[in-house]
Amino acid sequence: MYSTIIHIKEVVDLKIHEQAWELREMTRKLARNLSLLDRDRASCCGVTLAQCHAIVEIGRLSEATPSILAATLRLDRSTVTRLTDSLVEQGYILRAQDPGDRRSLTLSLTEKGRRFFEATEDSMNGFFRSLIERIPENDRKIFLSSLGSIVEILEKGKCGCFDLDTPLTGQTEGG
Amino acid sequence: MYSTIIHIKEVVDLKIHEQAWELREMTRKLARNLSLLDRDRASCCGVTLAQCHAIVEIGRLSEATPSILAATLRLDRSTVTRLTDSLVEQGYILRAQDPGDRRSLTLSLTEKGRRFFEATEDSMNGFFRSLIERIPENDRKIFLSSLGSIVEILEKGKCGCFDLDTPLTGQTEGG
DNA sequence: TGTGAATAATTGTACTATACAACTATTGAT
DNA sequence: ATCAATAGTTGTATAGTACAATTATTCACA
Repeated sequence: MYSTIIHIKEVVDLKIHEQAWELREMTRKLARNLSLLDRDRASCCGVTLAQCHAIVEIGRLSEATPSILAATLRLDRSTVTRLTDSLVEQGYILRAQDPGDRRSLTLSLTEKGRRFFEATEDSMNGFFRSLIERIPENDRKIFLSSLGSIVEILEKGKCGCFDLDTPLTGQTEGG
Repeated sequence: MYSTIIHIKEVVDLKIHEQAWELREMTRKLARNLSLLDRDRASCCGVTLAQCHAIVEIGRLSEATPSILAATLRLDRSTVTRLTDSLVEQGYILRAQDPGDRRSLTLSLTEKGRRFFEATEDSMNGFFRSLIERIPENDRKIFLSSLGSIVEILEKGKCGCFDLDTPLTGQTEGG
């Protein structure tokens, strides 16, 4: 049925097929575990996951407005309104009017918020450090750059709906 | 203030610190993008994300019961009840009584469910294949094994609450 | 063989997370 | 001056989820 050339190609395909499967399973587990970790961490500290993400983003952004935060977290602005409502109420952030544009609000961390932010950053960084330490030093560069290229593809491809008829292959050629 | 030895150590620390940061950021992006991808894919096909996960798990498990599904998806059994309710209603799965144990239910895919499952598997596998193809062939082994060890640590460490006082370092020694 | 603990699933309730549409207030372009 | 664009809020709806209480069944064992 198949020529020898096809046959060889199929062996190669099988290998990459298995690698793709491994990647799929591992990223699935990774995502799930990170989300559980995130949830645990947030719930330990009296804030919800979404609140925690918002605090961290506000802490990182030099100028945060609800709209910028919405774009960064990829949330609807109404969602951000309610999220920041709760954070203001719980004393993590301040919401002040922008004197230059009275439509705009400026979000910033309170002292409590900053403490939370810094503790979270330290804790997360320490945790990821403990993860990277498990990878042999010589492999780290390859690992990180490979992961980086996968993330890059995912970020680029995020626009399109990934439906069953268009399996995305070859859509991310442009640099 | 610091001796030379400490100084050298700090240079090394800085490097690993940066690597840890890269890992943190990339896994964060990875998780977010995968979840967006998942959501798109599910919503394209008229099922919700949770439904999609359930269909895929039922398709993979040879014997599925609500309890097993709950354990696999790490959901509460009540959540699984409602999830399977909707899937039965939409014709993706069958829910039959186990003749051996009348407390138990057996979940299986209908023809429609199986078609969905297979299309999803093919599509996902194709997509991950397109991802793995972007990584130089010689790096794939290192990449996958590194990713594997990180996932392994995450899976092992999932029991404990990751709070701000116990940064998890050195908790995952046992093989 | 009867009883109580364990197990499987469901229902009631509540909450987080989220989006979309409609709205108000403000700014900016012409 | 007016009208489109922008920033944010509110009303409403839904997915996703958990926990506690409940029902039905099985199982261990005395």
